[in-house]
Amino acid sequence: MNTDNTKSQMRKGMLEYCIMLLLRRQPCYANDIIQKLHEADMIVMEGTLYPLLSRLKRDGLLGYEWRESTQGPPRKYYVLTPDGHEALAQLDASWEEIQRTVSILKS
Amino acid sequence: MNTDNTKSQMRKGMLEYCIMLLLRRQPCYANDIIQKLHEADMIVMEGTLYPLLSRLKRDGLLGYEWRESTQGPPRKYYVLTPDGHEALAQLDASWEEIQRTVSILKS
DNA sequence: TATGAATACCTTGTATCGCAAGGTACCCGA
DNA sequence: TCGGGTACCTTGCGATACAAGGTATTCATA
Repeated sequence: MNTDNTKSQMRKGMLEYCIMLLLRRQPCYANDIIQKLHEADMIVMEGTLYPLLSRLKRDGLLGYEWRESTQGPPRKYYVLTPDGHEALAQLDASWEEIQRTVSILKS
Repeated sequence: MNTDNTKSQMRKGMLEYCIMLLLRRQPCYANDIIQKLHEADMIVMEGTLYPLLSRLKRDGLLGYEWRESTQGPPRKYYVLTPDGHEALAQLDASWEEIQRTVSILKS
């Protein structure tokens, strides 16, 4: 069905923003992110998330630290860097702009 | 700069929705769409728009009719089909959902 | 000790899509 | 008749989401 595809497209571009919003509140590791985005009705796959986190890390917007887990292997907790906070502030502005655009087109 | 890229990504998925929103109000031809989206702060290139319109046409969400122009060659005016209106209603819902998701993540 | 399940990290291949650049066709005035 | 403006479309490229598959660590249990 076409609508599913378009809907998926709409969410696509928002992923990076949503992940950074999440990390602004607290450091998270991958499964944290998947679960918490899911609770907010945003689906993200493992194969999507890991490359995305690596890219944000490479661009200096995220850092990480290893933390031991009580169960299973250690976890990579990602955190926003100062550059990340700055980029996120710009994305906040972009989000406002998109909301305004849609609002105009709906009126 | 990375933020520009991400910002572009955010707009990407919204394009199809914005174009359909525009066509809900009135039939438009390509340059109409480019100009009116631009007025609403949404940039779209020719090379993006034409394939997108063709795809929506192929999927039965848009139709078109040729209209003579007072200046230059005739224009292809696109209109929403009944299926298009239905799909657009679903996209309205998706848009609401995305807004809610971001709202949750910002809180 | 061995082994299997659970958890966590990551990579590869494919499909989709926006964008830059280039191409064709039509109209009209000089 | 020819050049500029307008309009439609295609091709090649890069970015990215997703599905599928792979590796490593931990722990309970046989």
